[in-house]
Amino acid sequence: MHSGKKTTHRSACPVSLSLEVLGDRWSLLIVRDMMVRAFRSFKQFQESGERIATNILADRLRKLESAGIIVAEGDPGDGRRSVYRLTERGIDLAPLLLELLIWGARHAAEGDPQGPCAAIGAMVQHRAAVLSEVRRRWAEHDDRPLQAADGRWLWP
Amino acid sequence: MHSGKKTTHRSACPVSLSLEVLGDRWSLLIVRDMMVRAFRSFKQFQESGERIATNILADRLRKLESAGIIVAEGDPGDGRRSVYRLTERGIDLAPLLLELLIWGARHAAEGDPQGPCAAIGAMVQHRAAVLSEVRRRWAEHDDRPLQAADGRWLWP
DNA sequence: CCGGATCCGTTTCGATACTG
DNA sequence: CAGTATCGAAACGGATCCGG
Repeated sequence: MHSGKKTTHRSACPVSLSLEVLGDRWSLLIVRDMMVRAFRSFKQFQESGERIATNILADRLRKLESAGIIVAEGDPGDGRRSVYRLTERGIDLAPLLLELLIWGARHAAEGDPQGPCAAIGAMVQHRAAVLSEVRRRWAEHDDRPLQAADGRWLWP
Repeated sequence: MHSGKKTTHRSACPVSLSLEVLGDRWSLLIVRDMMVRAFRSFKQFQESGERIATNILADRLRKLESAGIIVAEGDPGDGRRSVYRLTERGIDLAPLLLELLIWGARHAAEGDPQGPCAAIGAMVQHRAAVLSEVRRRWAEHDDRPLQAADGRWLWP
């Protein structure tokens, strides 16, 4: 160090990864469930995926909202509030999620040497198509999940 | 649920995000510093970036190694120093890191409305070029950082 | 000096119970 | 059903200590 600079915050722009919001175990999982499985309610997040505690879930939803990634709207017609939706900033996480998914599928082939998911090839090939499909559904408020009930991808 | 399946583990393959390794605040930061800034030693990680505690750093390095993302080699010629390197699995994280970087640069434009980083446009346009450059350097054991000393990207 | 390991106070997480 | 309150457990951060 050639100066006594304190560097109270983190480094400047160029290599910042903005993990203060996403660098935890649950946030990206929530975003994924909203994007891919069209989850909208507190209970859906709570039951699906991997048993997140309710207080942590509430905290993450709050943090994601204050980060501008999701919005919480009151459900019209049902006073008991809860409809969470992705903002444009949240939808912009789609490429990141897709890459994370591809990486995990490629390298977590434990006990399945010939292909962990069998859909990974399609995902890699159709990156752009998948992302534009996600965007289209989001723009049209299409609330159908991208994933079928049996757990297989509907993507091309 | 049409069956009483317990789902003891997490869901099956299709939407798994493998955040058990990467879903924390430091791991991706370490990988980024190895990939972009060509960091190799314990001390480099410790001093640069955002003051990670030594015990946490040691723990993350161990976990990244046991996840097959990095390897720790003893420095030949200097017994006391160990050298960390990305494996192929670690280099495969490059697309993910790039997307994370792009997202952060695009949406963390706090107080800089006209362009947070000014290099983001180039990054988006040259995704493929950046990734192939990273791969080329890794294959040739090129240990120069991708980032210049003044903090600006060297990427095309 | 460098790469850790260990101890300790503080923060966060996770499970469950509880409330509007 | 959507959260909040509580409490033990785990993770974190800082400092110090140790082997090479």
